[in-house]
Amino acid sequence: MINIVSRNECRDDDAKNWINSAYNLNISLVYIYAALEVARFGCTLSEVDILDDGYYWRKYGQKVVRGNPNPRSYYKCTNAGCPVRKHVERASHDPKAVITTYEGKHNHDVPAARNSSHDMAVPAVAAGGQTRTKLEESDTISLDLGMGITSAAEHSSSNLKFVHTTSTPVYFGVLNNNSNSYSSRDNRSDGPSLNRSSYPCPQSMGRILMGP
DNA sequence: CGTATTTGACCTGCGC
DNA sequence: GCGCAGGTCAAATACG
Repeated sequence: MINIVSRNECRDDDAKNWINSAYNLNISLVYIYAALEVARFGCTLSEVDILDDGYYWRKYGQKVVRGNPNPRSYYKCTNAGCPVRKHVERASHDPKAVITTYEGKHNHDVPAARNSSHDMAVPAVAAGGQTRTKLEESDTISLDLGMGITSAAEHSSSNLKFVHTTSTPVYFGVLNNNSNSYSSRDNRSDGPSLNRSSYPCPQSMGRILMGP
């Protein structure tokens, strides 16, 4: 179910394929974690909280959630009628990691003005299948991969999480193919394994080096 | 002055 | 029923 691809193959298409595989397997909820570290970039402490995913977002709230001293920010897509929202927070265990959770699908195209080559990571599903994710090439990448499956019954049509460090997009994906409305509260029923306040990463992740 | 962000209050669901 | 936690609203504020 989970494909581990070589570094050079690890692009947006792969993320999309993972997701499609999940769909094909009729898995309600697939939890994929992959954290990439790029040594040569030095991983500065920083910086960018929000992935430039090509869409315009308006912040509508911020909240400190339990188990993470870093506040979670809430954004809505500014496009009229677009129901997509996203939550952005820094991982408590790694200030360099930013977790972005997308809810819903965009009912419009990526704004042209934002459609630049500087975009880092884009949620393939959240973008309504229009994936523009681009992983940067790197000589040394380590991949932390952990996964789990749950049988959540009612969730949004797309719910995808990303973790990214400063210069490297990474996937921390939660996906499910059931339709319906984003209900953050429903997500609670996913249990602690799904990155609620208690981050699953340290416990459940095996480290896989994806070097040459 | 218009728009985006901040932030405290409020609402809702869940567990005890 | 009550308290807690997470999510959203909306007035106030900042910024261009």
